[in-house]
Amino acid sequence: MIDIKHFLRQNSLRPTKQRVIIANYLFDGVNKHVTAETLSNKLLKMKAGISLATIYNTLHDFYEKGLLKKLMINSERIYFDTNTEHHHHFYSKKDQKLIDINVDMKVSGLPKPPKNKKIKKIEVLVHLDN
Amino acid sequence: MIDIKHFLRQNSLRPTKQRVIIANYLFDGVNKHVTAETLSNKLLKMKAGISLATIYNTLHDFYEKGLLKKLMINSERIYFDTNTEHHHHFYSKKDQKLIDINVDMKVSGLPKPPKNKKIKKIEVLVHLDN
DNA sequence: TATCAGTTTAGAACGATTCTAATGTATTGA
DNA sequence: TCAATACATTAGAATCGTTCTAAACTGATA
Repeated sequence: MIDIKHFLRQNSLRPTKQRVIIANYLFDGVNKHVTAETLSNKLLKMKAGISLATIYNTLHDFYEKGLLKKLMINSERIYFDTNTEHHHHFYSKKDQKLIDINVDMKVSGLPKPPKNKKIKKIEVLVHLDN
Repeated sequence: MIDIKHFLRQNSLRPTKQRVIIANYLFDGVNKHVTAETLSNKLLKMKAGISLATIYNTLHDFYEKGLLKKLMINSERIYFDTNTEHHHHFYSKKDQKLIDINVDMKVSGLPKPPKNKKIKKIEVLVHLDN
């Protein structure tokens, strides 16, 4: 618990009760993909009475500090990824589930970007069938 | 115009006035990326008095018939692509603009999909910086 | 040309997210 | 230690893209 408080302070975030609970869950060593909704459900099960507004605020705050990555997979909701390293994903629409691809992949045959633009990052999303 | 009517009929779509106008614009030979909003703006400029509801309906109908591809780029809106071939994109968040990548690209080093799942398609999105 | 299934429409409803402004709490410095 | 204050949390309202509803309209057909 003290670790998490330090961790939050190191990232210029006040270790409030709510942030400590959420950070403890998110940064427990197991990479996770959460939405505001799935996180809210998890917290309800843990009987942490944290309002939806705080969940949104906290995800946003953690994102701002670079502790989470935002994933734009579909237009229905925003996914946050605790794995902030550059990596790719499998996505099963049916299961509404993302799986990290942590191995190095190479994209070859990429054309030049348009004039005056540079490539920021390449994102590969592998859609699964079933 | 008669072409478009045939085209719609061939795709089991009644060639109503609104659909003809929208199809004429979308399928004029130049590939396009539209959202309900950008299409609506374009139609307003053309003084075609087509309601937003019809724009949504029509995009959806065309999509159902395989005339458009849906692109999930961000959580703000749904993009439709008149290029229904398998291809990839450059994306400039700043310009809110998509550019087709029509050359063949290869992704190497892809791990096996999880058990009992197969790969449906691989989508590469190249984020541009400026 | 009457019929009717399919289409369009305005506006209501919806759902994820953000905002508001009132209340609560961690931090600080005396 | 405590008061002051800057920052956080919260319920509920607002927002915004999209979908739904149900009434009016229109293309196809016989």
